[in-house]
Amino acid sequence: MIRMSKETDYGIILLAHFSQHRKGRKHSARELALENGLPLPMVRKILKVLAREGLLVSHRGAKGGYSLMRRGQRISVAEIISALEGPLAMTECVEAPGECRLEPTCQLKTAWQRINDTVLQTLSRMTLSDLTDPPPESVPFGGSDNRLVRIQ
Amino acid sequence: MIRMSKETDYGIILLAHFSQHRKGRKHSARELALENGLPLPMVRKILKVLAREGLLVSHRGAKGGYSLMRRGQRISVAEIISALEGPLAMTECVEAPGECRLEPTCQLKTAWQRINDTVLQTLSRMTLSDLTDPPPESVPFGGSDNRLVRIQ
DNA sequence: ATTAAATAGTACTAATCTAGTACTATTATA
DNA sequence: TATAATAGTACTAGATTAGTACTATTTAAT
Repeated sequence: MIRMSKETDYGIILLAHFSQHRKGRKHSARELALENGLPLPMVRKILKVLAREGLLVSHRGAKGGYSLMRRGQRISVAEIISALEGPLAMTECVEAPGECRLEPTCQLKTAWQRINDTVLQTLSRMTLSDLTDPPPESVPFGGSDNRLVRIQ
Repeated sequence: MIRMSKETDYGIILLAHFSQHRKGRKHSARELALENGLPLPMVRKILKVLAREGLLVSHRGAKGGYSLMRRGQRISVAEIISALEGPLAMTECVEAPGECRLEPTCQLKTAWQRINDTVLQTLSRMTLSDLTDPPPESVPFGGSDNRLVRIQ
């Protein structure tokens, strides 16, 4: 169904939580799990990944926790997804050209590349802040910059 | 990784095969498996679904097979995906509003709805024919209709 | 120093989903 | 009547996902 995994789903919820507070503020795994109604071990696991991938800064020890590495406006949904699930690649040929057994006969590689790029572009234009402060109906993702974009 | 399932992947390959031949032409499961290098039982399974979902017409009996219900220009990638995997819904709240345990606290529902709509729009604009006759670089999906579209 | 509260790293398990197969029934052609 | 095809359904093995558990390390407070 092209469904987000729980890990990514929770990860986005967690980052949105950070984004709604002062940028430098630290949040512990326990606090985040509690306030968002998520299972603590999962929250722990996800925060570790997000820190390793450079979206969060970790602060060890008592009174420790995690804080956002960058502001919400500067973190895209695409980045979050790829931090938690690896690069967005709807088919094998997009991720690892040449490895799919079907490449010799399949004629869809170019098309998949384009579909993938379009989806990726969409998700790259959306930032964490867009998620929690949804722009008014008529304004496209990408915040204040109201340009028309060409789909391709 | 937001990867297509094999079933969908193969399904699109199969439909593209149909689309590259005369519209009314029948193809049997065996022929399709052979020519596209796909496992026969999978091809059988997929064709049944596509027929049930109204994308293919089945012709039973000897010399039977399947043919396209509509021309390739009139079948979108979104339709194919939803025939094989059910409705495109990146999160639970998009597919079944009210059923996710997290809805009371989660503030991302609107955002997911918008992301989902955007992706869906993209996939809806792409037709089977676009897949096999990739439009030149500068022309967006949607075939000859070269309009700009607003992302939202 | 010691304790407590936090993250880091890793390994594990159960349940679910996916890919692929098998089999029987039905239909249509020759 | 034999053969070649789809329809329907059930099954299986393997991979993935969701969630847990445990040990080590780090830091703050007392």
